[in-house]
Amino acid sequence: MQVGMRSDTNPTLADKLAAAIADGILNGKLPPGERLDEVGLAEQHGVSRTPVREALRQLAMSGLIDMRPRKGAIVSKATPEEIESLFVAMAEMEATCARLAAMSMTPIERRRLQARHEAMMALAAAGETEAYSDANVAFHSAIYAGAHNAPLAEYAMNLRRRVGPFRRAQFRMDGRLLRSNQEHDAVVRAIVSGDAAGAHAAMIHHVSLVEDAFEAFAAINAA
Amino acid sequence: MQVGMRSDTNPTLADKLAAAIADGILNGKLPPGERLDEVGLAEQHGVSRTPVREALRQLAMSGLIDMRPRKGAIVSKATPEEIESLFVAMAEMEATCARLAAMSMTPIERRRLQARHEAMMALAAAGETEAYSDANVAFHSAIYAGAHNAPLAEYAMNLRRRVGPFRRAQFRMDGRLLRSNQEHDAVVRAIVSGDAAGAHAAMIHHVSLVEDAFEAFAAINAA
DNA sequence: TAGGATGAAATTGCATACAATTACGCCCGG
DNA sequence: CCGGGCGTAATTGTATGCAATTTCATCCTA
Repeated sequence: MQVGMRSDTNPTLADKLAAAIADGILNGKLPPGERLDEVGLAEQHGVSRTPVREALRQLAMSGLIDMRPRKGAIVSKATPEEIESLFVAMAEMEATCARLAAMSMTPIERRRLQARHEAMMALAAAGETEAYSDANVAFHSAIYAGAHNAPLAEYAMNLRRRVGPFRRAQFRMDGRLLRSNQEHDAVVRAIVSGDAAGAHAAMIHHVSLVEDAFEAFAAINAA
Repeated sequence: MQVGMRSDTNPTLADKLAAAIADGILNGKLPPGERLDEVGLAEQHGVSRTPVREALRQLAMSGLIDMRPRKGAIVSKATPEEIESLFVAMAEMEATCARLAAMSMTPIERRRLQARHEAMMALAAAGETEAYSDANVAFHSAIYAGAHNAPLAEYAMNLRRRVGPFRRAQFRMDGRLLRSNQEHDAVVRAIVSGDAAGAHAAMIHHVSLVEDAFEAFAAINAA
């Protein structure tokens, strides 16, 4: 579910375009700083500029792109400080969701989270990076949902999308999978046992380490 | 500053329309559930439907209105449960900002927050509801800014806007001003002294009590 | 050669026109 | 009197056209 996305019984072209463009951004086909030409996108998708403009506005509000009047739109390009802020914000949002999840998840949700986590242990041990990455998104989404608070879950998911373009290849690092899984273990234990403060702390710890991985990655790339 | 709002050296019609419509919603001229007719808004503002539609999309992404394809837009109307979620989300966001502010505000920012708080004491004592309300927004905004994290500040402000239509007349209750000010005192003391956990707790307490005021207000209205 | 003025091309912003779906009143049948 | 089908009006979605600003290359000048 997406922030403010129009309910999708009959999605409009603008909605589909927004999804397609967002996909391109998250896939790296549209890297940060890339110019988003209205006529280009329109021709590329075989539509007129009107729905393209509406899609761009949607994406601008989500923070995925930047628009400046009369200057056009680009994929959001952030300074290192802004990227740092995004990671801090995401850590805080995830930690908040984890805290609420520890307080308000149902017993069934807790068991399912535990099962999900255990399944991921096998993936981590087998080094299945891709499958682990997908499962990881689902794992965090389960925690968002467990907070039982739609606005917070939407913000958390939105932030996760926004940092996406800046954290590619995070799991490529040696031992990252196993370490991630160990951190998940602390998070899951706290949530399952209803330890709100512990869940918060464990999640902040976890996401902050992901951030470290990014910093290292950025440093390597800069060299 | 608004989430994703286009930088405003030369704001577009859509941006100005979005601001105008948002203003109408926050002022109560456009109550929750009100239908937002595109041609009506266009004629009312003397523009065509195109910028109106773009403004509506912006507002939809901010959560202030709901759009359903081919069904039109309405001012967001929430169930009591959804309103509760909004208040919880706002409390969490504000508390997170307060926690970060306690950790990262500069000495100057701390002193200014203290001064702001002390000025509000006088307003509360004098029962100047309107001035206090304005100062209250500035007070909370100062804390958002003190978190030194633009994304979180934007989310917090956005949530504050979203709950606006559902918390009108909150300060009308007897003694609410003085109580609010006392709660602010706890928040300010924690932030100024760098007590992150205390700031978080005090802010959650404060915003939760505002929520209680809403609940009471809603109950009275229902009767 | 560097710098700035200039003009055309490209691009965005807005308005208008058309298409398609929905909403609503009306009539008819039961 | 009530409910369902039907047709028209109203409303939204999309395309196209025009105006205005920006951008970029070119040329002129110091």
